[in-house]
Amino acid sequence: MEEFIARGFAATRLDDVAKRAGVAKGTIYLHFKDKESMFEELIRTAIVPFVNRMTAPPMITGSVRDVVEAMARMFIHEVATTRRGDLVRLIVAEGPRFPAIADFYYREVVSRGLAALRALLELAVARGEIRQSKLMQFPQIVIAPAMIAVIWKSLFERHAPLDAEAMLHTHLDLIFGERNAT
Amino acid sequence: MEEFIARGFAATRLDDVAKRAGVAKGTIYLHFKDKESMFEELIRTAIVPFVNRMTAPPMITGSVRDVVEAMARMFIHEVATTRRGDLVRLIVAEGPRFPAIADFYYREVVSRGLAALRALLELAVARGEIRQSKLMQFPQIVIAPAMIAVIWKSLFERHAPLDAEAMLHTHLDLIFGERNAT
Amino acid sequence: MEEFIARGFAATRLDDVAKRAGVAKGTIYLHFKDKESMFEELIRTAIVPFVNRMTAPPMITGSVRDVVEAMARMFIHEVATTRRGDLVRLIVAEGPRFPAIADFYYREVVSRGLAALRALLELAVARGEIRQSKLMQFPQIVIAPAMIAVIWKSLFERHAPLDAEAMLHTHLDLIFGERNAT
Amino acid sequence: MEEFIARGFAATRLDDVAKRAGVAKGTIYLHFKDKESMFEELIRTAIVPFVNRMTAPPMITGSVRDVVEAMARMFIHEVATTRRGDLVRLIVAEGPRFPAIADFYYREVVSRGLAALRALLELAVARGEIRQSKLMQFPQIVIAPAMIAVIWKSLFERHAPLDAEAMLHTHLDLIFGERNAT
DNA sequence: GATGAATGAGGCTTCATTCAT
DNA sequence: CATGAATGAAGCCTCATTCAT
Repeated sequence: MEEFIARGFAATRLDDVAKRAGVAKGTIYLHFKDKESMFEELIRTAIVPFVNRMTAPPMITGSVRDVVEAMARMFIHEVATTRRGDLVRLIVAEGPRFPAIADFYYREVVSRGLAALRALLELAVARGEIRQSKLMQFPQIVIAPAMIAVIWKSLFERHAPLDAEAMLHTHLDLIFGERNAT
Repeated sequence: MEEFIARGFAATRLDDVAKRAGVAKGTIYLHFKDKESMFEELIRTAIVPFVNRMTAPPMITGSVRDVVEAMARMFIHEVATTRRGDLVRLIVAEGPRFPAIADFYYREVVSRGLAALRALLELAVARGEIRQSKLMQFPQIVIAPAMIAVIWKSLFERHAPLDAEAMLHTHLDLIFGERNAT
Repeated sequence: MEEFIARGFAATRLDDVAKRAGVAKGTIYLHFKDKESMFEELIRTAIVPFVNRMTAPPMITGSVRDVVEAMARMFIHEVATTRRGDLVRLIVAEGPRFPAIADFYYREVVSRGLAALRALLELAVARGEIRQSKLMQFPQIVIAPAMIAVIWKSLFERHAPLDAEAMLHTHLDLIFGERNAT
Repeated sequence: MEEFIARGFAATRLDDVAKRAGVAKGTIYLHFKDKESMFEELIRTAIVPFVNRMTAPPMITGSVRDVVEAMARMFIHEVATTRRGDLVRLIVAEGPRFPAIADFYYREVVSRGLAALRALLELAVARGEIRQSKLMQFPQIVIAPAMIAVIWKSLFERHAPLDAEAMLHTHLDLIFGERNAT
């Protein structure tokens, strides 16, 4: 996975993958049919635990904003600032050439994540935490800055560091209205 | 460029580039040092006209929102739904392996675009069009959904079509407050 | 053996051999030094029973022609139309690259077979069953059509089926003179 | 071709083919799609000139036997004792795994050759040069010893040299009846 | 004895790059 | 300037062989 993230699919050499994995080149073919299968399976495997955590019942004790804020913080600490963030970028990069991966990612992550988010938004609108009801139609807007944070980290962090947490907080203020106390 | 967009740097064959360009393979080397140089120069060349248009003085006749809305619409019609959108995705995909490209893109597009946007936001805050002043620190939030639209189009459009214009409009409502009349 | 016959020496995989034999790949190396040894020994082993049957005393009760005809019929039923026929073709195919096999086959089968045949021809000439005495010098002529039948079966049977038995009968008529009653 | 003849399809290395041809490995792929195509095309190419010579009108000035004898002599000098003989053996060896080659060889060489031979035999029977009319049904019998000569040369020549010309002569005596003067 | 996972040398094939025309 | 045939390094993949269990 590390090799694919660092170099992309085409530029990754199985020699290096094998070396990094501490096995011989031939050993790879005991586990995967070919380079493409390996790539797809590795991505699937890397995504699954993430999916599992995400689908854990999001207990809503306090306000919806608190839940979303907790999710945002988790995203920053567990995704944006880790190798998993690069995984997202890798999917963006290789998705068009690996429809199977785009399909899988849409089915397992995107559609589920957006559905969960939409449910939260509906609750928030019902509770009056959110004024703008049209937002429910575009849950993408809620995670858009998070995605930008991920991309920014891997492309422009050295040009201009980004305080992802502050940005997400600002964005939530936009959605839920500014808080009195931060 | 089309070839690089369709396949990425590593998977693009100079044979195909030459064929598409209507020249012989050797001819490429009369114009470019090697494949990497060609890639970088092509991207630079593709970005320049976009930059020029963007840096044209943004005449502010009406409200800031009108200006931003016009920009968003332009972005959708000229970028998100065209090959230029895929160019953005290409940069995201290959950026980490071509620092020169990331540098160039940051310098020519990102930093300038964000600066311009920040200026607009400051104006809007000053005029009272925007309440939340912290937004000025994160102009990325404003274009985040636009970026998401670009990525969505190339990865998930066939899974679930996205009405980018409606989404951007909703997002602007979030920033500038809901409008009475659309 | 089946695998070698179906694919030839080089294209046969020990994996397949092991699978067909119902043992693990490693087990092969408990019985054979390497692939070449296995090939040579298998061929030797496959030839031996055939040799034994052939060297059984050919009881000559009736005419020499009857004996030769019986041999021809046996050849057709036991060799030409069976897997053993393909074994002959395999030896023709791989012989030049496995001198040890060509040697063995010449020593055990060819030279013995031709010697036996020559003895029969001498007897036939002495008895007056055959007119042309020069035939004794070229017993190959007698089995030539049988060999052709074997090769034909594996290469051209689907293009044009060959009635090997009728062909051999015609050939014997040529050698011994046409019979009145068949 | 030499490499394929010497080692068979599977054991031939394209490295060696390229070296022998005096070109680089990659150059091969400017002419052939892959190793299999090369093999098939080389064989086709090698067979064609032979076919052309064979289909030249066989002028029948003297007896049929004279014609057939001339053909036999030609076969010995041009095929059995040359590299073309090994080509025949190669086809026998690889035919089952290259149906396209077996098809081609049957269509261009075998069926044509046998048809021509059958015509000659019919003529000979009509003229009374041959007694046994059933021979017309099995022209294979006529070339069988020639084939055996080819195979013998490449497998057993070092064990026991074969006087192919004398053998064929003896065989023709069998078919046409013994001659008074040789 | 038997296994089969692991190895890594070696082969086929691709493709960026060169250069004689 | 332009060409495109030729090159050969490099990568993917196979498979005979080994060896710890």
